[in-house]
Amino acid sequence: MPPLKTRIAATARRLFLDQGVDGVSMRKIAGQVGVSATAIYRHYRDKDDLLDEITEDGFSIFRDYLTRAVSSGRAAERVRGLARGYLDFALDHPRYYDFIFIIPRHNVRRFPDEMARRDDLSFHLLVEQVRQAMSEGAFVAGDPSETALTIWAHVHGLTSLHRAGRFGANNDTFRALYNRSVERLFTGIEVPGEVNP
Amino acid sequence: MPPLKTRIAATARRLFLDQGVDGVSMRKIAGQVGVSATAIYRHYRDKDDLLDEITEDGFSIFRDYLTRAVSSGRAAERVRGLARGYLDFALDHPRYYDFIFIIPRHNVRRFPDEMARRDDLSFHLLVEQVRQAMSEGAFVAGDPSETALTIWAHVHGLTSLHRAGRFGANNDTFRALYNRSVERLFTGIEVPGEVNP
DNA sequence: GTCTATAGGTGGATAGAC
DNA sequence: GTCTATCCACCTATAGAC
Repeated sequence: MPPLKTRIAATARRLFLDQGVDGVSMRKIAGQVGVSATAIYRHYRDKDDLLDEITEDGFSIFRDYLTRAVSSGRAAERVRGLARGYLDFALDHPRYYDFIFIIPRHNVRRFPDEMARRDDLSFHLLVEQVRQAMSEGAFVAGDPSETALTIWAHVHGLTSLHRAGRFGANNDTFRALYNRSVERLFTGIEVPGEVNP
Repeated sequence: MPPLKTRIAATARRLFLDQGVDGVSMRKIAGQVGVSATAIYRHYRDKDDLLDEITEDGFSIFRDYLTRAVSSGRAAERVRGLARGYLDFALDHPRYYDFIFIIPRHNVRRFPDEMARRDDLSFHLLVEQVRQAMSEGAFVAGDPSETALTIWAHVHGLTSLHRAGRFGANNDTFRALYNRSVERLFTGIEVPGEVNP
């Protein structure tokens, strides 16, 4: 039998994955572990302390998805890979996605300074691929973190609408829609105008 | 003194605007109106019935913003106007914005069929401007509702990130960022490639 | 470290008297 | 129509015994 703290954490995570963050309560955890609710407080200062672990799990999985997605090809292809990785994470781990990206949190990192820091691997990764794509001449020149923000906002907008049920329950249908929308972002929706004086 | 139902509705709305939807409870409303909590049930079937009114208020204000924003110029300009109107609504009425677009709701309209219906004025308005812009040759030809979705997802992504505190509290800074990002969506972020066989 | 007992709080909703 | 009295279902967290 693993230590109690481990069992508490595992039970909290299972409750979270089954029912979302609102389904996590000290009483439920205690009931399923088979101890009294107060016993948890010997191992965690309070509920936030417990949820922080879940948050870290989520970010860790998210980073894995992005890191894997960025492996190959030219910079522009790697950016497309990151967009796919973002979606894959959301479809494979919807509870974590909701918790990290939709449900309001305290202490969010702010654009651009706090997010461009080297230790925020996820956004930093995107910015660096965008910078690379710009220097290869594949992307329109500009501020890499602003263009990265545009991409991030776009994939976040699409994905959060999907999570809100706007596209029905079929993930494959949504994936195709998502990819087409990302391509439209890449190529633009407006026909380039005549050069007007 | 207005009828009790009117006072209940007004108090509920004020609580909602002050504290968000979580700040609305039957007890609080009753306390502020000066009646018992149970009295409310003579006028509203249950709490959802009350919140439906607030939802309707929000949509009504939202429609006003879009209708006003779409008035003038060529179709592409009107689409830009709609993007601005969306942002203006979110900045002027953040509680309604959160309630309508971020907090999960039941019975959302789905893309594309339910949303393209003539009576969903807001999305329909956008689709029609996009269709017009395409037929003027200003927008890249395609399915108008898909391009409209791309625009909607983009402005929603940016705005919901702002509402989550990702850009700090300064609305003017965000507005400038938002406009630049929308322009990048219009023109595309990728340099048009050589025509490859 | 874990327990019982308890404090102290939120909330929605109903029965039946007036 | 409105009240009081209640029921019910939750929740976080602490004190102090063992």
